[in-house]
Amino acid sequence: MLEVATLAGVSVKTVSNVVNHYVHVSTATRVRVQSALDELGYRPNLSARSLRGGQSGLIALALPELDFPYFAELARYIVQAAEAHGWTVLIDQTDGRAEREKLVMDGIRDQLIDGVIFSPLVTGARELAARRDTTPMVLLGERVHHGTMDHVGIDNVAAAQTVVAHLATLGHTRIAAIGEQRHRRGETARLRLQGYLAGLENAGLPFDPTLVMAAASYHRADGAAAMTELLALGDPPDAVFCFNDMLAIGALRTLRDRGVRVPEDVAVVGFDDIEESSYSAPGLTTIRPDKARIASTSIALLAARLDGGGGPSRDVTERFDLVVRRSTASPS
Amino acid sequence: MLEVATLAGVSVKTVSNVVNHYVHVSTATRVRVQSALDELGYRPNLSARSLRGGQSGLIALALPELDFPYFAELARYIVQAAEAHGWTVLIDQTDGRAEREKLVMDGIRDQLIDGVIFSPLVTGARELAARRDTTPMVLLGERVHHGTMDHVGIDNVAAAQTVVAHLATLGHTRIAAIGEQRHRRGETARLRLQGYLAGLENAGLPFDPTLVMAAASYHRADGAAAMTELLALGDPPDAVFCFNDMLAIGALRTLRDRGVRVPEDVAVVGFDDIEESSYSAPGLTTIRPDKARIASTSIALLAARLDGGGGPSRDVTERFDLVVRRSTASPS
DNA sequence: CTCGTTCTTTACATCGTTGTAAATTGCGTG
DNA sequence: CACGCAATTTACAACGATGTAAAGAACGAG
Repeated sequence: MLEVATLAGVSVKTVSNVVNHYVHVSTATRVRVQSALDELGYRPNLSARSLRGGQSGLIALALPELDFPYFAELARYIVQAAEAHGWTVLIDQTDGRAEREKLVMDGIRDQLIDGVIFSPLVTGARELAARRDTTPMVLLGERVHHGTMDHVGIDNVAAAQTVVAHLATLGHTRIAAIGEQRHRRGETARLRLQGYLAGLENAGLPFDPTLVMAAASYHRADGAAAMTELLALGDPPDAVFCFNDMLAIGALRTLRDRGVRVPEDVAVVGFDDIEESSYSAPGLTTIRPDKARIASTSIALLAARLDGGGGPSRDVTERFDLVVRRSTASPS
Repeated sequence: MLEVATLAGVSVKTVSNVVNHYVHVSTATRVRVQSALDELGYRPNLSARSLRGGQSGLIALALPELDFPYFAELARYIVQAAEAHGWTVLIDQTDGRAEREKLVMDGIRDQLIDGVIFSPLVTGARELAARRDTTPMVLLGERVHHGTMDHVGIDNVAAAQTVVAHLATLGHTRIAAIGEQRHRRGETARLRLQGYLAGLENAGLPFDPTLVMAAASYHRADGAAAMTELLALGDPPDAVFCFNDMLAIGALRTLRDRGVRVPEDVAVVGFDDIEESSYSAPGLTTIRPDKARIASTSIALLAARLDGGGGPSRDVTERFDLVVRRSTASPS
């Protein structure tokens, strides 16, 4: 900036004024400075701006796994929504490891980041409540914390109930569930299981604990393994509700390998509506959370905090839809 | 830092020395300063560090699309490799738009970023050569530019030849290709097509232009559409080489819907080996680039540049493998 | 011609950190 | 007890930008 000032024959502050479109700069000076800027190819130093002004234009998005299609799709929407605010998104992959998530809580890139959108996997209410870092944070996923942070999610219980109601209406009576998690802290599994149970009750169906399969994580391989176990049961299910699409795709794979027909012999439902699910064999019936809205709401909440907004924490529940594809039908 | 210094009764510089593990600090002072640091919960300001020292610990990864599984998987490896260097990765999604890619070339977050790993889609040799920004950059994908920037990729021509050789060995004679791009500048399509042609020639198979289908982009829907057109031919192919796995998965979907058996009636091959391809129906034969090595090499090249390495640009070609799954077999 | 007003431009300090070089302390030696 | 040397600590400046406040310029009115 000093070089530009020298070339234009003005002070650095005047250059700064031109760069920042300050009103009271004579047209003559403005033109002279501008051409000096262009000639030297001036680029502002963001570190300096950030140091001086306190804002960097950077927000962090902390997710468990980038190659988890649901998160990849969500990340895309968030990057787009952030762009509209002139923010750049720094993506942090936690791998669902407690130590990485703790790092996110404590501030990944301290005072370089204006705000954080965080999708916790193992971090619980206690850790969230104990957070000391003051960077504005918006939480995604299940609402584990009823405290000071903003939160965006969907009604998991209602969604799971919707799935079971759909299957029950079609005439299924032995509806299995894949995705229970006994040892993890994640609330997702608990809420979806709760909705599953409520759905059975609403439909007047008995609850059979042997039909609930645990999943160590929510990858395709876990779904395939769980489905194998279900098929080994003396009295196998006629429908399976998988707690996410990846599990369901794994389950479909197992069924295909075993020659079990979907949906004739077993109906399958997923959760998330990743793009892959509309190309699976057969197309997967699933719950579609409104990812675009989840993204834009998260950004809007963060923007409100950054614009000096204090106030109580806000909790937004976005809509979801049941997308019916070929993987569900009445039992034959 | 000033507060810490006051509390510990030393100068700011001594605090800085403790924070940076400078050797010549007496144990007594070190302990005193450390407890002051802990008590006040001191966190260094990265903007200031970056301003002063010139390095931010941030590198950018510019990719076309995050929800493209190949890029999501690659991003994951890169984030992991970067972590080992203590770098945080800032992910920039270009959507393959020229204007976004230009922004990457000109410096996304100027002087805040130590280096860039860039996977261009539409940026050509000319633009790359005209780059003025001096941030170290490593290019991924096809080598469009033979100039000053480091590059990591695989041998696309050889890989495509391998695919065609595999199909020809199985006994296929009418091998189609999906993924040609006439209007885009992307080199990927051109190189893979070149390998396809070379493969046909090696196998002594005639080249039939009607078997080469263009794809506007490389999404599942494009593959499905192209496959539909191929099936409408008077003399349809007995094998299809798709230039990436997403196209192949779309093609599989069309074939399934039309009741065409894979691999009995038509064999299908993809490119990239995304995880989804081992769960498709049937499992997809594909080319597996060594993503982990591409990632670690990119990071290593960047590290070399940042450690003051000038010198000529380096071009690294990583290995690939042909993964044979159920989607290919001898024609029945 | 002087004064007040508005418009432009500028000097200075500051954000938090760290390199440089100088000041201070401590200690062993002659 | 003075001296030299090493260990320890410090003051100062600088990284690049911008808010504050004040200085300088221009202009019309009396």
